[in-house]
Amino acid sequence: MTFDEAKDKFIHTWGTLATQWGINRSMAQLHALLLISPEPLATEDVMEQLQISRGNASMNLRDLMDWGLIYKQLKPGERREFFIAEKDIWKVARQVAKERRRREITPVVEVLNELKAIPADTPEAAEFHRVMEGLSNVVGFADNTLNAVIKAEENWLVGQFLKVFR
Amino acid sequence: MTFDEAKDKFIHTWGTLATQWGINRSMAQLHALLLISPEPLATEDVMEQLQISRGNASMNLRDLMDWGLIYKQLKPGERREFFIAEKDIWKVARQVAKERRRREITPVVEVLNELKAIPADTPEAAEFHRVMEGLSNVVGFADNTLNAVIKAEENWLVGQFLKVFR
DNA sequence: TTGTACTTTCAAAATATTTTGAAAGATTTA
DNA sequence: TAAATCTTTCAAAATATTTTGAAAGTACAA
Repeated sequence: MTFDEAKDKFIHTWGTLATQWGINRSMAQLHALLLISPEPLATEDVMEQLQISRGNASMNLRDLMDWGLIYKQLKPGERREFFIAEKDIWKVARQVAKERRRREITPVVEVLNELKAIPADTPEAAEFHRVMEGLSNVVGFADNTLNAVIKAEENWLVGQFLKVFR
Repeated sequence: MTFDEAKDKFIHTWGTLATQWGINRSMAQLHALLLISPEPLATEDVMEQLQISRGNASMNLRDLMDWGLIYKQLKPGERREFFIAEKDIWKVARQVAKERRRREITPVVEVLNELKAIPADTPEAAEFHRVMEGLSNVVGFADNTLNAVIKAEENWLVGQFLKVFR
């Protein structure tokens, strides 16, 4: 496999994978492209390399900035904006954990707390209550795990990795 | 909030959430409905309660069985099939972790291993190699975490939960 | 064997998401 | 101020996913 093939394969794989995670292909491919680029890229560059429209590039670059995964970079004497990805992969992981926690876990915790309060006064309601309690525990576990990742230092994570990996 | 409202809210919330996770609404709602139902339900029951078509119900019930989240149950003297959800929520979590690992992590690990082998003989290739190594580590961490959940006993998980939760 | 009661399949329709591209909006330069 | 260069917006088009429902399939009973 040549380097260019590897690059294409990475960008393509990341894009395919993303859809399973509810992220659209363009956003994932933009992130992949910027991740492996040693130099900042301008909008035109990414449009050409990924063959996507200006609007698409603009919107998804903004979303990536919202996620804290890429940054704008201004070059002296250059009018246009360049983009560069966060290259510390553990920081990327922490950032993703943080966002997913905020967007996905927190709202569920709130709904579950509300639903746990329903009185268990019939067999059906009792079952409902049991399920809500159980889900609260599992979601609590997920929440704590994400929190640990978010707060952890890189070394701790690598340690955990090696510990379980043996 | 009445019990029926709570039930609707749960089914609806679960369905909305699922789309963020790349699971379709019907499948998530079917799972939610069966989770809180103390009795096994027949296809007609779920069709009516969720207002979905027969084909939709049939396909998504099968998918849920593939995920190991629900079971077919035959009632003596009854011709039609009934469905019941796995009620042990920790077992559900382990099952989901197992499936996601198989479907999402394993393929990435393979691609990353392949791409790590590309020689780092230019600045661009060196950067590429660094990123692949970094991603390997993070994906390895995710893989190990999922593995721990998959293999862990309920008690261990609850322990972890309480430990971090303080 | 035929009829009945179910389940599954799958092409077409409905719906949801993503992408495009041209127009409007900024910001700097002349 | 006007022109040039770049970015953002958003309605419409393209694409992808989900859902429907009727037909085909299956299995049991008479």
